[in-house]
Amino acid sequence: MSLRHALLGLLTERPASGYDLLKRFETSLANVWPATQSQIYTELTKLAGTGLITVAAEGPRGRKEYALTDDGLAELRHWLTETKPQRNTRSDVLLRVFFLGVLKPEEAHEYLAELAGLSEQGYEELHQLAEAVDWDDDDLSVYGRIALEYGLRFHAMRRDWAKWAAEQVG
Amino acid sequence: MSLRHALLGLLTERPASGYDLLKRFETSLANVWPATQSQIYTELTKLAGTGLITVAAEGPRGRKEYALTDDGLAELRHWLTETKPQRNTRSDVLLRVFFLGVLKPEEAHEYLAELAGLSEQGYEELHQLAEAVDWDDDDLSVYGRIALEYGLRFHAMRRDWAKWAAEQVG
DNA sequence: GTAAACATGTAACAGGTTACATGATTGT
DNA sequence: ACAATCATGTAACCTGTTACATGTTTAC
Repeated sequence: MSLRHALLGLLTERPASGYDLLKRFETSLANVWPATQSQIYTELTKLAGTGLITVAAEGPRGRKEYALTDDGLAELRHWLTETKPQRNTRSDVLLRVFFLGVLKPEEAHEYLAELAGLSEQGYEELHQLAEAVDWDDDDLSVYGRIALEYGLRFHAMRRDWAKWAAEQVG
Repeated sequence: MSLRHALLGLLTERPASGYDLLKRFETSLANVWPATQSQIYTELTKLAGTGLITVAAEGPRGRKEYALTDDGLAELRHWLTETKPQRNTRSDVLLRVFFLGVLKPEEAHEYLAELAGLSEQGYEELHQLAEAVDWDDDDLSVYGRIALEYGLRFHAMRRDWAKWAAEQVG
C-alpha cells in the first residue's frame, strides 16, 4: 500500500489538492510510482477518513486542500523506518528473455538490440533532465539527485547488459 | 497480462500440470514473475477455455496435464515479437528515497546502508545459484544464463549506488 | 464565446494476494 | 498410522486501469 505513503510524503512539503498531487505524480514520481487520477482522489478520501490528512482549506471549483496531520507524519515515518522494502519486482522485459528460445536467433537478437536502444534513450532523457534541474541544497534536491542517479545507473546497466546479451545470441 | 504468457512459455518445454507449473514459478521464475497457486490454476482454466492450451492427459489425484496448442504457440510468438515491453516499474525502494528528508540524516544513512547490504546478499545468492547450475548449450541454458547475468548486474549496480548514496547522506 | 486548464467523483473491470476447503498418494 | 507431498478449486478482498460524468475558472 505505497500509494498512500507517496501521498503522505508529498504532503510533508506543503498542503496540496488532489489536482496538485496528480501533477506531481505525472512529473517527479512518474518513473517511481505512477498513479492515476482516479486512484489519487479515492485514496485521498480514504486518508481523510482515517485522519492521516485533513481538509485544511476549500477553494474555487470545489478545490479541497489537504494537509498532513501528526498521525499522518507518524505513519510516514513508520513506513520509512520500520517496514522492509519487499515489493515483488515483476519484469516483463526479463520474462521475455526467458522464452527467447522460442524465436529464431535473429529475432531474439533484434529484441535485445531494441532493448539496448530503449535503455540508451531512457538514459539520455534522464541525463537531459539532470542538466535542466537547478539543484540546490535542500532535502528534496539531495534525495531527488540520489534517486535520479539511480535511474541513470539503472539505464546504463541495462543498456550494457542488453548489448552484451545481443552479442551472445549473435 | 503476462502471467498468461509465462504459462505458455513454460509449456513450450513440455506438458505440465498446474502443480508442476507452480513449482517452476517458485523456483526459476520467482524473481522475474511471481505468481500464486490460486492465480495459476485460475489462468490455466481460462487458457484451456480459449483453446491456447489443452488437457493432454489426466493422472492420479485429479492431475491434469496441459499441453500447448498451435494457437497457444502463435500467441506466445506474437507476444514476444509484436508487443512492446512497457510495464510500469514501481519501486517502493526508490519511493522511500524520495522522502528520506523526513528522517534524520543518521536514519536515512541507515536505510541506504541496509539497502546496500540487501543488494550484496541478493548478489551473493545469485552468484551461488550460477555456480550450482549445470549449464549446457540448449536454449534454456543460454537465455537462463542471460537472465541470471541481468540479476547479477542489477544487484551489483544497486549495491554500488546505495553505498555511494549512503556516503552522500553521511 | 470558447478552448484549455482546473477540479472532483464514480463505475466496471482486470490482475493479484490471502485464506479456506477438499481430497488422494507416497514414504516411513 | 501418520506426515509430507501431490493436486485442484473457490471466495473475499485489495490495488490499479479505463472510461464516464460533471462542472468552474482563466486566458485569449
